[in-house]
Amino acid sequence: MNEDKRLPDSELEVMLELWRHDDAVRTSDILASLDNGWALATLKVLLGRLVERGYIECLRDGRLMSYKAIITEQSYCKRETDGLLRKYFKGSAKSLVAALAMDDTLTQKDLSEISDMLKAKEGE
Amino acid sequence: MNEDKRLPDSELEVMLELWRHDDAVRTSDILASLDNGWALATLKVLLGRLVERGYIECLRDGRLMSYKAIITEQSYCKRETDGLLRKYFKGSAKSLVAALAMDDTLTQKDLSEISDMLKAKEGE
DNA sequence: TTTTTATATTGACAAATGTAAACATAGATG
DNA sequence: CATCTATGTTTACATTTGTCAATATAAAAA
Repeated sequence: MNEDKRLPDSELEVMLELWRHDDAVRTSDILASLDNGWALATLKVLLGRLVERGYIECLRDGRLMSYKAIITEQSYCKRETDGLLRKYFKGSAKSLVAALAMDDTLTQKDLSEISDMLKAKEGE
Repeated sequence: MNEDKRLPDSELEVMLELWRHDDAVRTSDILASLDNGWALATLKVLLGRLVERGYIECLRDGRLMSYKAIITEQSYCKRETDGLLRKYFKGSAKSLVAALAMDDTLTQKDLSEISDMLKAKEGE
């Protein structure tokens, strides 16, 4: 059904907006939220392409329409994360985290917080 | 000079191969290593595009040529990682790591090892 | 009900990407 | 030397992506 290829940037922008809502969103609201200079027609084309790809569905409400994500952010995000891991870190999450730590994107404090969180999860 | 846009998949494949070497690599060696079904001409076109983008340089050795990365894997990888962080984790590395931990891509053991590594770094 | 205003739909087109055939040529081989 | 072979170079073309203008229409406003 849906492919595992990465979305083009413009379509991803639309998805990111849809993912901010649980319910379906009106075309005009999407356009307003994105607030990049897109013409309405541009957005509609992208929405159409996303429907074709099976990423979103289109709901009619009279003559207006709204759109709702089918592919979850979670799953797409995981695909992207795994891809990054595979490509640049030989698939090792540890390497990625180490890199983040080395360039101070991630602090010691962050790490210990996560560690605590993990312990809590184990204990559950 | 060079843009901060992501490379197309095909060109990235070539870069990933070049990054595996410190020195310049012969066209034929690249082709052999990639070992996807590309025609030589295909590879050459991609190499040409990468040269234009300023990602690699072309060295002549007689009539043969070899190519060498100019943009480092480090810098490109950082761009990509930051992009992922920004797009799916509100820029928070901690969120990313938490997600990795939650889906067991990252273990408690990994975390403590990284933590140790960090402490060592601080002490230096 | 006439006009205006949103929205939707379609067709178009340039640029980027993926992929290779065709042609040219310098070395290797017979 | 004549031919073969690997490599380089050029041109080409289908597809995908980015972006709209133009057009049609329903709903709202005058």
